[in-house]
Amino acid sequence: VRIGELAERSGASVRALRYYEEQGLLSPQRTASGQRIYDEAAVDRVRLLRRLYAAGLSSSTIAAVLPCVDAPSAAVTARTLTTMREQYARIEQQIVELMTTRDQLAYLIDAAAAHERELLASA
Amino acid sequence: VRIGELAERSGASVRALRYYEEQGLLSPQRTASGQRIYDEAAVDRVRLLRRLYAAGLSSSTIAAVLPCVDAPSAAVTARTLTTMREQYARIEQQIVELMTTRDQLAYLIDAAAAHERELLASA
DNA sequence: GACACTATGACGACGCGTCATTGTTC
DNA sequence: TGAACAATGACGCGTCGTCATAGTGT
Repeated sequence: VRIGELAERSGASVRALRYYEEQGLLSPQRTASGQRIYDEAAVDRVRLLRRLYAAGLSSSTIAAVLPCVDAPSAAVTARTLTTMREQYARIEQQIVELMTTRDQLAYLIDAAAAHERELLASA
Repeated sequence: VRIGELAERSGASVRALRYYEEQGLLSPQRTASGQRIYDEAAVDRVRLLRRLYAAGLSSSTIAAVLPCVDAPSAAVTARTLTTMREQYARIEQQIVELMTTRDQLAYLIDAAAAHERELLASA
């Protein structure tokens, strides 16, 4: 599959796909003229990359974790294991903070909506 | 309070505080010589700003929402209310995705840890 | 040969970190 | 009179968006 189709199917932009490759996270084949050719597995791979980016991991951290995804039973160093555990803890913390923010926002919305109903009632 | 103390108490960096001001989210007084002077309320204000940034809101979106925080019963436009509801939905979605990523990471960690135990056992 | 797709390169945006330089406070 | 703090300005970073320009596929 070519870059445009992969973009559509994975949810990433064409620009992002080229960037991921630049970061060593994707290694497509090339046609004779230089166009990138991806295999089917690239779709899931890119979705994973996007999830990890969205969770706040950097390109280099993702690069460090990927071998563990590709070969779970291979050379996963203790260092990588530590990194993954750190990220896990960070994400959990992030979830808690997001829930707090969400609740605070809900409170603001309720207050504003109540005020709007008052305005309507007085009209 | 001066900028250094506010930074320490709010968790933001001095650089970030100046940036927030640049974005119109903070309006400290100034001494005759030009130093920024914040009131006590600025501490909570900055903590709120940081939570909103961490939840993925942009400076301009935060600026749009702030009046609603400062004067809940005042000029909260329908437009602002819509923005807040959009952000609420986005954050909820983000929480779900983070939980998925967290679980996926946990799975990887377990697999890698299991493999490590095998190595130890065979030694 | 037209038209969509792709390639590379460069610049821009956002939310700051960081450094250099100069002035302020105590 | 130091020593810590603050001010402004500028550049850098990561993750792309966006545009320009040129080649490719059908």
